[in-house]
Amino acid sequence: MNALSNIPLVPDAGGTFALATTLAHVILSGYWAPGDIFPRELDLCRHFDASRNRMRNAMASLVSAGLIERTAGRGTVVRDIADWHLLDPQVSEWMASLETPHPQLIREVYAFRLSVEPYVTELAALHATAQDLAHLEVAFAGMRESAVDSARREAHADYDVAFHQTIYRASHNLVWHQMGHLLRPSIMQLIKTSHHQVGNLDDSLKRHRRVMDAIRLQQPDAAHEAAKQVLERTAADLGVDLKGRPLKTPA
Amino acid sequence: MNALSNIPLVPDAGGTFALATTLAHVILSGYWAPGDIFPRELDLCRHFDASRNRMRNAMASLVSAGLIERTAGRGTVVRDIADWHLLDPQVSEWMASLETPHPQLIREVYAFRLSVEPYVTELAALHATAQDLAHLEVAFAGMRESAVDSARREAHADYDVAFHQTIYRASHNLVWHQMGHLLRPSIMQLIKTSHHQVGNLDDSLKRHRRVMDAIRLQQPDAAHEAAKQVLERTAADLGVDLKGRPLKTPA
DNA sequence: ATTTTATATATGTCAGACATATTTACAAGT
DNA sequence: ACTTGTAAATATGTCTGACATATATAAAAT
Repeated sequence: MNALSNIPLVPDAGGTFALATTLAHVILSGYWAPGDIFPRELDLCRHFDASRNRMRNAMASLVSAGLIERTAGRGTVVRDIADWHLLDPQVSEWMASLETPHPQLIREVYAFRLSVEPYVTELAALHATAQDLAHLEVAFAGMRESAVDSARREAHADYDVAFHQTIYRASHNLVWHQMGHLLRPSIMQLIKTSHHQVGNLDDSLKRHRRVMDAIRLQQPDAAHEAAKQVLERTAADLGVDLKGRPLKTPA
Repeated sequence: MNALSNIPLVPDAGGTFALATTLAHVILSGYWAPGDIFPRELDLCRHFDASRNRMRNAMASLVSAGLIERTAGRGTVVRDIADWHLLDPQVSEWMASLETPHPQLIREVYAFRLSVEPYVTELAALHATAQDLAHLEVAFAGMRESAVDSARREAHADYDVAFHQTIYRASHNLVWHQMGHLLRPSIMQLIKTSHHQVGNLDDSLKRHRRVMDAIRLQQPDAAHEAAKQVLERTAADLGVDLKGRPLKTPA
């Protein structure tokens, strides 16, 4: 009975990729607490039937994600949550594909979205190009079409992510653009927890449309308000309480 | 005369680290345009007198930073600026240690700070603990002491970074906390471009003190305004024009 | 002209040996 | 006792050469 016995063994992990994902999931779900020492390289190699090379590559990506820390001679330890690179697209990817991430992570990421996304939507209303609007409409159409049958929840979520990412991109600021990666985890979490009822979806669509229209009409204040209402609805579905003061530009 | 002839050769690059930094600097400074094909692994190995192993590790960190893309058989290409992971601490580190980064990067990062930092300072005023305040005071004292002689500009910049990072940390949200890494590049750029005159520094210190006091007194609105004034002063020193609407919470 | 096949190119992976950093234990010296 | 020095054990870092796989290019067959 060692530290590895409860870790799922991936039979044919294709490439370094899946290997890193498996390890990341173990950490992100909180199986290993920060400060815990990691199993040794060679033990992990045996456990996953991987060459030392692949294992090292996998662990290297965990290092660059801030999840672990390695020092020659000492070993590998899990870093504190505060050090995890939550804004690294790779970490977002891992979180999105995780069934049950740290509740704290979901909460804090969503709190962050709540405070900034109305503002980003303002920026989009000010700077969106015709192409941005086209992308927005494609994503919205996809959301509407995939809303009817519940078999396409995956597709619906993808369109949802695309819709919001387009807004971040439409700010036409590189930093906000990068931050769009953060959206996938919380939206994916949404479809896993809440059972989208048709009535709710209809309401959600209406709110999204209001956001899109405000951006098209270049009305930042309306865009801010509309985005806020989308987020409040989502927060309700997720069971997150929004106590913080939201973010708003002066008149 | 090949693509490598103008790249600085690092005589004794200690470890994969320096190697990756050198390559990253070449890209971040815009020497290789996005879409350009990278030299081959083996050529790079010869040029830097590095083993294939170290070179691959170095390039792997560029990949995880979103700077390059590699595909077996095709080669390595530089990715578009929009794909660079500007929120990756490693990228910030590279940018901070770069003499002359892309002007666009500096501009967009600073525009981002201008829009969010007053809000983050509000959060700090609402949530800062006694420990946060202590850190803030240490950083401020360091700034003040290192302001007198111009030989300690490096130290002054470090305290400056620490001051602002403490504010992000004091928001007590993991995402904002991570974003603190973004501060170093723009602050480092500041001491490289503007020649801090003593009078200016004195004014800057006064503004920082106002921020600190507002946080201590738990006055979010005052904190917002004070932070804005710090940023406006810095923007003037940097030569950045602030046309965008800043970010503010409703009353 | 299209498809197939061969070949060159570049990155990905493997395996084994060796190098280096850290800790621990033990022993000697004061 | 306390320090200091040395040696061994442990774990990660690096080197080397060979081979695997994916992509593009060009030639050959239909």
